[in-house]
Amino acid sequence: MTSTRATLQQVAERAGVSLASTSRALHGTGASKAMVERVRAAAAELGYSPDAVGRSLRMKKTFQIAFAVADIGNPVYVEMMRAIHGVLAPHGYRVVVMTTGDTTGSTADLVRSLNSGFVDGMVISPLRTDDRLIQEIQQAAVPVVVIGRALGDHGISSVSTDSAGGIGAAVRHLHAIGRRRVGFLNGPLDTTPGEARQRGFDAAVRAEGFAAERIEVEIAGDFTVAAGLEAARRLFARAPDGAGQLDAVVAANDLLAIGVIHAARELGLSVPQDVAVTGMDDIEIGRVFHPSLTSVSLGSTERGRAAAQLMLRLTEDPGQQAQQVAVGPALIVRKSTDGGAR
Amino acid sequence: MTSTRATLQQVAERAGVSLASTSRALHGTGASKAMVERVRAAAAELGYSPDAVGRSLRMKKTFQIAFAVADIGNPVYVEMMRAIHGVLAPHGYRVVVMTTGDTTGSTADLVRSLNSGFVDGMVISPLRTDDRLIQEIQQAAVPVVVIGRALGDHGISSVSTDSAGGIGAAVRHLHAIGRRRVGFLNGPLDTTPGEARQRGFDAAVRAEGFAAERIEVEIAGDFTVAAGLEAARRLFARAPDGAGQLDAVVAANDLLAIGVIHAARELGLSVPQDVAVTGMDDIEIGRVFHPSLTSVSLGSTERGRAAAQLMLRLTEDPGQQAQQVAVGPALIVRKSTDGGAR
DNA sequence: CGTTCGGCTGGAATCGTTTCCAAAAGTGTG
DNA sequence: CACACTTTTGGAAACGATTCCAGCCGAACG
Repeated sequence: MTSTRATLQQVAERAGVSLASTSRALHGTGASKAMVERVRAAAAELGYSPDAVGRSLRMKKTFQIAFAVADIGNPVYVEMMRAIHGVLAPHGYRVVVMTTGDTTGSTADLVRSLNSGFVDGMVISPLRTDDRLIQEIQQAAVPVVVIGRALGDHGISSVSTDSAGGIGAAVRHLHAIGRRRVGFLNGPLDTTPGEARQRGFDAAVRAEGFAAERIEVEIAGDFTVAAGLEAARRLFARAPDGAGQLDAVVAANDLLAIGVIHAARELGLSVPQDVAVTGMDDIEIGRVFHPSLTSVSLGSTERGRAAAQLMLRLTEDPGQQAQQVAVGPALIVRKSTDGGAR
Repeated sequence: MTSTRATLQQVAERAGVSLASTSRALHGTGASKAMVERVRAAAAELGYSPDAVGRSLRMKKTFQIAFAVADIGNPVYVEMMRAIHGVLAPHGYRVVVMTTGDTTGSTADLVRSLNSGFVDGMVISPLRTDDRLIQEIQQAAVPVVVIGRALGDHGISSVSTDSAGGIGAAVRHLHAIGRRRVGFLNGPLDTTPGEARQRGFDAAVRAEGFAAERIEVEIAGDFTVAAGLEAARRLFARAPDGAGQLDAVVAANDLLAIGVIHAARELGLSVPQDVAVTGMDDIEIGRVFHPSLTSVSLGSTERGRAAAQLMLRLTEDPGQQAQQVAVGPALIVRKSTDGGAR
């Protein structure tokens, strides 16, 4: 542990010049060749490095961006974080990770805490979005970018995706490979993704040309593997009402899908032969899972990157208008639905 | 976007009292009942919330702790981060995530950057530890806690585990279930975990009472699934030199183990019947993987928590001596080795 | 040679907070 | 009523940096 860090004042004294000149010399703005050299030398001797806090106070800029999510355990958020970090770090920003509980109230509180000015902006991916949260975002002292729901109507910058359409693609895929008894395992309906995916599913199965022998819907407590396993057991346990056992399950995300596959195995059902399973989010582990997981990619990396770029623009020019970015879904077929014709 | 945030000065004027009194009133220290009430009211009317930067400058404390890892994509680090966050957040600390590349040089640079004083401390889990890094840590301006290697000799606080012993437990387990042709898939040997695990493996197979027909070692490029898959292919491809095909593989971590299982499947080998596989770290996905993964837990959560608690102690009393914590490994047997007698 | 202009430099203000110190106000006792 | 003593209050000084502003100097030009 060194005695104490060197301050600009000390560098100035050592170089025998004024504080102002020292600052300028180190920034290379409007200082003579000789001055720069002299100050650089003094700074090097003292091992000076500028204090981030002092600089932040004066410049009214912290070079920190917050990334807030309900649960950092979800690989989707980790992917987003990597992407965000990848965009921001080269511009000199640090990323502060914040975990909101999954209640909308605590999320709103978190947004409110932005008023204490410890970051220059916040990227947030809330599970639920209510009026209070929207209002807090609108009143926030720093730019906020939302990943999830499109909030352009409220003058909020957001990066959205068409998860409803994505679920539709999954449903059509299953139909195309001949599955007719399809279950849908969704997460809580009062969440943004839960609501959208339900809408997508309902629309798809009601669409023209969709022939079904059986449709079942089950809701998991949250978007985790454990909740998915539990809910999937219930789903499979439903007594076939005349029609046969389900031959396909659409899961609202990959973690739930993994739970579904687990539950299927418990019952001796093989995937994809007996039951085809689709997930959503295209998390990395799905690719190496057995069977590898058919999934609808919502471009987590792309969304994270887009959000970070939006943020960059907003922090550099705070007068900027709110902007919207939409990332399209893409179905990626793998083994969990690719059993050929039965 | 509100016009501009209220400052303490403005609250003071509104309440008609001095700046000093205002500050005291809001902290509840040495202010009269009436004063507190008056100031509170003014603050509420203005929607005042204290500026984190101003406060940091004055108090020489940022209430931020950095967590630095090579790659946040590894679930182990995510688990640690959750644990660290869980300990620190209740004490009012924010967690800043930093990604070092996996080179030791950039890690040292990161530690050096602590001199700019944007955090009160740093928890770091470096893949490699060389002299320069150790030196930077020793000279760092704020407390540093290392998760990984025990560095008590260098006067550095660290949380370590016995991964060598953990590998030993895995090897003994495989031996106990009758496997005699065992492969070891390790990560780079110049990393801290790579070196320790190699040592553990070598010691275990040389131990008294260990009977082997065949031993093979292969090194993956890094600790990821992709690298594991590739290296595992090489491992399995080695021509059996008289002895039969491998019937067990010890992987240096769970991601590599997943790669091994994948490679085995490609060859039509079934796990665990043909090849038993063990991993290390006990990541969450291993529990729901198929087959579920036998793994040596190194207590990621526990280590993260311990590191955070150490950090807490160090920041609150900087004169504190460096401390060491060791977390023991624990073998958790699941299906990937539990095929019964063949 | 005097003037103007441009580039460098140093003094001082500023960002928002906490806290030291001295002064003022209140309290109780002799 | 004076005194000692304890709260309570306000002024001012930090913390470490950037930047406005005015002054200084030398060069160029008429």
